[in-house]
Amino acid sequence: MKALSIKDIALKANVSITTVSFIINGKAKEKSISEAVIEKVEKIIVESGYKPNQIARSLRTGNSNIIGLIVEDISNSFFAKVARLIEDKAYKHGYKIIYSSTENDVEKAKELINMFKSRKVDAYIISPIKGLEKDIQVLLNDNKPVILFDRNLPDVDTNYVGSNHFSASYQSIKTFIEEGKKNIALVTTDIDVQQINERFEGYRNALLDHKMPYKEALVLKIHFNQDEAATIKQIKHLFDTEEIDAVLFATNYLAISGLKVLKITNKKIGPEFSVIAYDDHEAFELHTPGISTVQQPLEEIAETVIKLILSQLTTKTKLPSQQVIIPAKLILRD
Amino acid sequence: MKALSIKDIALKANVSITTVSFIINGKAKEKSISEAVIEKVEKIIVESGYKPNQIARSLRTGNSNIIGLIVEDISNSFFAKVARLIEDKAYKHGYKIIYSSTENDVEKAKELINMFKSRKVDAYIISPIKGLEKDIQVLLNDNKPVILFDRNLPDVDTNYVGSNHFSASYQSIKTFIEEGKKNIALVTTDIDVQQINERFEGYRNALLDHKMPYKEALVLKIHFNQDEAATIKQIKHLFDTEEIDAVLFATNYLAISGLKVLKITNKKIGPEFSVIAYDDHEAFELHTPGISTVQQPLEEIAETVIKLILSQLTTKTKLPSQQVIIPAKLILRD
DNA sequence: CTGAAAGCGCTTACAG
DNA sequence: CTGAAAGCGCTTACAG
Repeated sequence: MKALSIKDIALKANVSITTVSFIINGKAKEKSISEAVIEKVEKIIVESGYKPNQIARSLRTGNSNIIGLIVEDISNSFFAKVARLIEDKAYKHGYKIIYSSTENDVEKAKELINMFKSRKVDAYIISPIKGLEKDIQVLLNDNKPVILFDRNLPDVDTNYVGSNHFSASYQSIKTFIEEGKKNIALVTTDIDVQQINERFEGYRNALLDHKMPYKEALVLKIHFNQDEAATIKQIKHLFDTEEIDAVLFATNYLAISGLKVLKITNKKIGPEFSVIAYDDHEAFELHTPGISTVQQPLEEIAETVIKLILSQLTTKTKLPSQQVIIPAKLILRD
Repeated sequence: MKALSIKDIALKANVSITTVSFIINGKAKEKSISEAVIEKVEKIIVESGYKPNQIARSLRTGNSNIIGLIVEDISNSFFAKVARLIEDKAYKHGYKIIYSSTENDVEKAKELINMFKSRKVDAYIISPIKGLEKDIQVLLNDNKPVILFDRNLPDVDTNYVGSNHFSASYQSIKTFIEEGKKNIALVTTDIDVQQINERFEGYRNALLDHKMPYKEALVLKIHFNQDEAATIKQIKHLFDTEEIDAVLFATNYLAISGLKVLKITNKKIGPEFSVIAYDDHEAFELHTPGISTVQQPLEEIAETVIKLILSQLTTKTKLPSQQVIIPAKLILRD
C-alpha cells in the first residue's frame, strides 16, 4: 500500500497539484483560490489521511523544521533534562529535535554535524568540545543558526547560553572558607572544555584571594569516560592520603562516585567534612545529610536557547551574536 | 556558498554522475568501473569534502538509515539510559536514531509517528501507550519493522522486548512476606499500560497466594504527570493514615518522592519498614540504608532491540513476530 | 481564479 | 567500461 502523494489528491479533487500545494501551505487566500475548491480539497485531504512527504518538501525548500541538538551524553541527567525542555518548547513552535551524544569524541562530533548537515537541519544547538571550531565556523558561514550551550568556544563568534561557572565555583569555595575549612579538595575531570576550566579557576582564585595555599595534591582530575570502579579507586586514594575537610565535585557523576566512596569507607559528611556538588541530581536531595549543590536553571537555559534559535530563524538578516549568562545558584542543604 | 552536488563532482572528474554515484555507493566493482576512474573520483571527493545529500537520497530510495525511537519521557533515567545504549549500537551499524517523548499523550504519540512516517524512518522502536494500536498496525501493514519495548500492546502482533514485570513484582512481595511483613503497600501510577498493570497483578497475586488479604487502602495510584508536591502529599497521607511495614514503589520517580516523604517525616527504613523500588537509580545505591530495587538489564534490552531491528531490516521477507522477555533482577541492598 | 513545467539532488534500469 | 534519462514528491515563478 503506497502512501498517497499530492498527485493523488489533485486527481481526486480534479484540480492541479499546484492548487493542492497552495492549500496545504496556507497560501490559498493569498493565491485567491475559491472557497469551494479549498473546501473540496481539504475534505479530501482529511478523508484520505494524506500527509505531505517531508523529505520531498525538504529537498525542494532546503529546510526541514528540524533542529539538531548535540550534547555530551544524553544519559547524563543534566543533558537529558535540558534536552527534554528544549524538545517541548521547540515542539510548540512546530520544530522537531534530533539529539545525539558526542561522548566528548571530536571525530564523532564532526560526524554528527555532518549527518545533521546532510539532513538539512535548520539550526544547531551544540554543547561543544575543542576541535570543533572549524566545523562550527562552516555552519555559520552557511548562515545556519548555531547556539552553543553549557560550554563556550572562545574562538568562535556565535551565540552562547550558559552559566557563570567561575563565580559559582568561587562562591562554593568561599562558603567553605567562611565555614573555617582549611584543606579544600577539588575533584574534576580532565576534559579541556571551558566550563570545567572555569570551575577549576574559580576554585584556585577563591583560595588565593583568601590567602590560602593552592595545593596541587588536593586537585584530582579524573579521566573522562573511564569506568566508575577506577574513579572510585582514585577518589578513595585522595581521601585516604590527604587531610581534607571539604570537597567540591565539579560534576554530578563525580559527586555520585565520591559519595559511594564515603559510603564504603564509612566516612560521614558533617562539620568535619563538607561537600558541594556541581549540577543537582535527585540523589543529592535524598542523601542523608542533604548534599549542597550548584544548580543551573535548566528551564531558563532551555527557554533562552529556543528564543535565540527562533529569532534567528525568523529574521533573514544576520543578528549579532549574543552571549547570555544565566547565574547558577548555590543551594545549601542541611 | 552552496553545497557541492554530485553534478559538481562529475564535472570536475569529467565523468557522468552515474559513475560518481556508483563509486559513492560502493558499486564501482560490480559495475566494472576502471580503477583509474575510481581513484580519480575518490580523490576529488575527499579533496572537496563532498557529502551526498541524504534528503535527495531518501526521496529516491525511500529509506533514510534513521530509526525512530519513541519513549515516554527522555528525561526519565531508565529511558535516557536505554536510548543512549540503543543509539550507540545503532550507530555502529550505520543507523542514526531520532528520539521523541510522548509524555503518555496519545495525540502527541500519534503526531510523532506521523512525523517519523513523513521523514521515512526505516524502523520504529516504541514504548507504546493504549490507543496507538491502529497507528502501529498501519506501520506494520506498510512493512516497516516495529519493535515495542518496555510495554507490550497485546492486541498488536509485533515484536516486543521487555522484562517480566509480573514475576519481578511478585518476587518482591514474596520477599517482604518471607521477612514477616504484614501490611505491604503499593505505590504505583494510574496509567493503563501493560507493564504497570503487571506490577499491580504481581503484587495482588503474591498476597493472595500467601493467604494475605488484599487491601485496597494500601494501594495508591498516583496520577501521571501531576507535579511532585501533590505526589508527596498523597504518599505522606498514605503513610500517616495506614499501618504499613513495607512498600513497593512501581517506578523509580515514585520511589524518589516516597523517600522524600520519609526524609521529611523522619521515618527510618529498617526492620520495621522495608522498601523496594522498581527500576534502579543512582539515588538508591547511595541512600542510607541502600534501597533494594528491581533492575531491568538495560544493556541486554538495548542489544535485543537492535538485533531484532537489524534482522528485519536486512531480510526482505516478513519474519514472524518475536516476544523476548528478559528477566529483571531483584537486588537486595543492606 | 488556476495550471503546466522546471528543478531540488540523488539512484538505477536501460542502452551502447 | 560508461552515460543519458526517468523519476522520487514536492514548491514556486511564470503564464494565462
